[in-house]
Amino acid sequence: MIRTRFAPSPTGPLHIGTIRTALFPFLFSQKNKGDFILRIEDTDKERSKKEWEEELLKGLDWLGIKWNEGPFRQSERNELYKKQLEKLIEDGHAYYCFCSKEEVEAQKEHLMALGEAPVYRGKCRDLPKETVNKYLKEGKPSVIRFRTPVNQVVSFDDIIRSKIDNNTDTMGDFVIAKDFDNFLFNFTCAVDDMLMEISHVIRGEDHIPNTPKQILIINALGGKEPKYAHLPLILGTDKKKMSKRTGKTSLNEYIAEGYLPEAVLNFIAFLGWNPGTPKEIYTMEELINDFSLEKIQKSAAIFNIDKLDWINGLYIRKMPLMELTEKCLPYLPQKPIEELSKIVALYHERLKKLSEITELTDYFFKDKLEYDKELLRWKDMSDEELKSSLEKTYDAIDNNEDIMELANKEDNRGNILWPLRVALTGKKNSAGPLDIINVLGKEKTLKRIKEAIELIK
RNA sequence: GGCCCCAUCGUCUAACGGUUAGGACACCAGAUUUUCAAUCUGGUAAUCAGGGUUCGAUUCCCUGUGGGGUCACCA
Repeated sequence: MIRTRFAPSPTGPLHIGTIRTALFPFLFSQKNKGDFILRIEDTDKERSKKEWEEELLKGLDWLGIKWNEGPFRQSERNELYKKQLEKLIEDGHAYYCFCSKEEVEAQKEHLMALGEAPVYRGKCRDLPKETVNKYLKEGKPSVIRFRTPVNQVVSFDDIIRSKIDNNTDTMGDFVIAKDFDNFLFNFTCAVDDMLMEISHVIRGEDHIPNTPKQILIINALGGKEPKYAHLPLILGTDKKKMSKRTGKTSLNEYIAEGYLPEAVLNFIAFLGWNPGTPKEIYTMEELINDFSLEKIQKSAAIFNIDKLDWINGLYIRKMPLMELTEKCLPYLPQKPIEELSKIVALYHERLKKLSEITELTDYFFKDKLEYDKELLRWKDMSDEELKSSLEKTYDAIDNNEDIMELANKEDNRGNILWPLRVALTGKKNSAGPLDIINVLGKEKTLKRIKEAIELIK
């Protein structure tokens, strides 16, 4: 039975990279008709916030990533961890450490200076039982460390990267709990993966150094270790871990800008994975169908917003007009949807992100347009020619004549169409003037042409 | 610094050890347009370096270089 999990910690906005570490195990579990478990890793009481958890859940829902077990919260599982920790201490796999933070810190710096691995070299590792009990009775501050075996190689077969070896001497005796109410990541994660019988741990590459530690814990507890697959990282354009400096990092920002869930999903899936065929526009269903861990890339991928924009535009163009209009509602003034859909239709093919609709169509909702007179001029028209062009257009529209016919009489249709378009929109770029007139209505059209003529004088 | 991971066009990537190293985005040019998009056609552009192994390396091995990750009483 395939059982995967997504184990985020609710300590900040939902990161775009985090989404992929949710998506891949999800796809893998669905492909194999397995379970997908959501586990909230909120053992850090200081940093974990309910609001971040809510954002997380909302984000997954927006993307269509569904779990069938959970959400489990580690903060609600203390009893389970307590039991396992007691077992470790009893079996001698963990011990109390009474060293002060300063002491440990100083030792690490010293080792660093020597060019050695800066790890804890258990001073308290072999404290006699009586001493431990005495210190505990005195209430001397302590933490609980894992007794890492000395000079042993821990290896695991990463599904994406093949065999990875680690010497235990590079890990030292790491802390697994502050006390019996406060457990630390490597411990809770290992215990839960074991207890929840996770078959495949699929997570970011940044966890590779944690994996041997967690394997050690699972082994000490007598559990069966899962298979591991470490995903390549998503980098910013500066080839560093994505940060705010090089672009938007949180999903909410992308939602706000008007990216569609289908597009984000499609794009994220193809960062570090591909089906091995030229097809690259995929629905969730198709992704599930074609997904395989073997096709995952080893190297990190740079987040390329241009491609996202292209995919998003593609999905917008494929979308029925009414659906698109509804999605655009937050970016437009409150008007009847029938009216708005006519406006949106003009930009259906030009839109890359929903938020762009605001600026693109603002001239429909203004009483008076503000623009530079020079914008009206087509090529090297004189003021006279420009004025005459607009006046001819005005009369034609007033008499319900065909504008295209009028424009065709010119040696260059731009003589008529360009000034008209600018008069109606006040913009350098826009949809076609004839289409705009249809939506704008005769009265407003004439008013705007008149205003343009006055601008020339 | 120690340990670990990685390396094909600018970017995402394809290529049983044998291909004119393919595709997509971006970019450039042309067609179409009044403009901008959209669309269609074409183009520029890559195997990090040096050694091996081999009849033949993008592909396998080693070294170097470069990039990244990680070394918390965070996750």
